[in-house]
Amino acid sequence: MASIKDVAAEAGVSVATVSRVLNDHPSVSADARTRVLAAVEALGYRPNAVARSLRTDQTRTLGLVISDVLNPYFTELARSVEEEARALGYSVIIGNADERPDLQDHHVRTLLDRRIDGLLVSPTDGGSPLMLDAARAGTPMVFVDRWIPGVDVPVVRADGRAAVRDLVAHLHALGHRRLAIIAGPAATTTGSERVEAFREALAEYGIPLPEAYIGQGDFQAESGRRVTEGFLDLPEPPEVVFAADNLMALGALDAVRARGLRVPEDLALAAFDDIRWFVHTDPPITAIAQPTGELGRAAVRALVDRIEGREPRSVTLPARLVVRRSCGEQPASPEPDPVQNRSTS
Amino acid sequence: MASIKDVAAEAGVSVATVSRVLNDHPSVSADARTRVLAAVEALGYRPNAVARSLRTDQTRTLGLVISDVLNPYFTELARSVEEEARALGYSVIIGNADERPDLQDHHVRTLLDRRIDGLLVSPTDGGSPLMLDAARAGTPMVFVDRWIPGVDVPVVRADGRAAVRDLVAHLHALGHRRLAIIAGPAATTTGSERVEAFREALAEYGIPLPEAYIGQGDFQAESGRRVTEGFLDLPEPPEVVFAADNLMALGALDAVRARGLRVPEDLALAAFDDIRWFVHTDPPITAIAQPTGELGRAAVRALVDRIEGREPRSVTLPARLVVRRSCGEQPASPEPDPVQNRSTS
DNA sequence: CCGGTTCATGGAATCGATTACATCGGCGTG
DNA sequence: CACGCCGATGTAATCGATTCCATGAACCGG
Repeated sequence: MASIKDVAAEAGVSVATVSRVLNDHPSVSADARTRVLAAVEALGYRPNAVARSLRTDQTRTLGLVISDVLNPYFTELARSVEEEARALGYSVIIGNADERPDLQDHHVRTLLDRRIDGLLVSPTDGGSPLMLDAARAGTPMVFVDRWIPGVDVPVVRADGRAAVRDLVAHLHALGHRRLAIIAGPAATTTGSERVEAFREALAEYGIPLPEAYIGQGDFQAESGRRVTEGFLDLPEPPEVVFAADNLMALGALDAVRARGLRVPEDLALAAFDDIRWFVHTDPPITAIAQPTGELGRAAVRALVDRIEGREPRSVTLPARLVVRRSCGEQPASPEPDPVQNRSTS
Repeated sequence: MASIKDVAAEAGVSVATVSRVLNDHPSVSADARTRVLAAVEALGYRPNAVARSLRTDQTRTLGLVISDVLNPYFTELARSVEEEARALGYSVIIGNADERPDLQDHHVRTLLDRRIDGLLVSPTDGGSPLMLDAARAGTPMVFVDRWIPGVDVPVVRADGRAAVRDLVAHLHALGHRRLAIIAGPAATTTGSERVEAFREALAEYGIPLPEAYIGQGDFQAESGRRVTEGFLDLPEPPEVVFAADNLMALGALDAVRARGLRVPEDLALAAFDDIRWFVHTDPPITAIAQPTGELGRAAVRALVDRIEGREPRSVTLPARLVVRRSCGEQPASPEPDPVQNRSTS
């Protein structure tokens, strides 16, 4: 592969001049510029990003560590992150933690070794020493969706409290009184927060949330299925199950189906995180929708602010309830247009 | 951030010795080794991958350019690719082309600039000069799922011919005679191949495939919707629509629903690419399942073979038909266990 | 006891860029 | 006309690793 030296030789100038042309430094003669450009063209030269990064100590790359690529929520997040980063002149390297702290650490480590300019994380757990050290050592970092308490890192997330309240109101209006939740891992903020929001909303209606109605999941489908089966085996099974993410809702659906039961007649179902398929499931699933794209973009902006020396800000956006039929009632009007628009920056 | 020099100073040895310890070169005294390791520990030193790559001319990184991250098929592919690569000691950088040739080029270019060791591509189009040049210039490269004819690059893909034949047999047995297809872009192999396989299978039953029954999609949901509406507006609409990927099937579902029609009574539906949600849609969707994980792993192995100087081989794996209810018949026995196992290497 | 291995180690070149500093010619101004 | 400044260019240092080569010590066998 041709290097800057080859270009310099071909153009009959020094490497310094070539570099100046490439980084359009002002003092280069028009003549030199044309010759260099011609040589670049002739040799098909492309600057070596590795060498450049070593010298300039910046990679113009952001690392994104997400909890699970198979979860459509994170996939959409990743897409918007990459889009905004690209607009700002950065690349993104994605690491998939698969909800496993050890894998998360693996990716954080390799990303750090590559000297990425900043890190976007949706932590799988309470925070490994590695990540904490990196944050303390001053690696530009922003948490998105989930975060780790007690660390001085900006957080970009959605607040589901109001939407959960709306959901509980909806369920209560439908006559449901025995409400259960499939929680995420307690080590994640979204794991515990959603349970808390649910409990508080129930309290407003004087409805208790017994231990037996709090199932411990891990944000993966299989756990949703297992927990739901446990619920169904209870002497007094719940009337409604609220899954803390869409994958566990899928697992719940699997469990219900395996028993030959029906949603919502035998068990109502709602989920945190809305995805397109929820419109077409049997029945369509009531869900709490996050402004995912906005979150991704805001997170990138915050991180780039931090990297480029500006003051980054935490951002909290509201989530909203999308009522469908999985809890028992036909919504008043059909959804306007189920095909979401995809921006194509 | 501490560099190898700092470690050398701390340990009272030269950088050469530090490097030897780190790459466990045989001739280092036990004493020097302990002192270096202690210094590494004390300083929290991590080798700079950028510098190492510059010197060794290898990044131990693979590039993966996929057509669309929002498509669960590619997401699963990406996951298995990363998994296998990690097992072989490589990292993966994913580029999402969003089915846009310009974006695909953008990612290929940045990956090449980063001097990745090899490239895995599922081309969005017939092949840009950039990609063709890279292949000719000797960049280790493997096509996965889709490929570009006439280029000497190994291909790892699934052959859907037999499964499409099974599908047509199934549809024919159900009495359907007017069969339409929503094709992918003709520039992609999967776009044209699936139509060809469908046409050939139909021919075996003496069923024609009129132009009007070939809708031109682009593998995105919106196109599936548009094409399906066109089909429904035909004087003689088809009885079955076969979508060449899962996203266009989603769009088709949207279109059917918007008209207040029902699947399969008013229009039967089948899709290429099976996804977990198809079990729970209304109705469950008949689909052709690819061995996605196996494809990803085989692709990585082929690419790494090429990188490490061994002879890479093209691989073709069979796809299989999964019958559900969307074409009209209740399958004989329910699916055994809808929760797929996820390997957790 | 001596010549030749072998082993441990350090010095320095190198990868491909960027950039500080030096140099040189030309031009404007007093 | 001379001085100083500015614009264009080149030389060389530098980033953080790896690795070739030289050096010196220790050790072995004859």
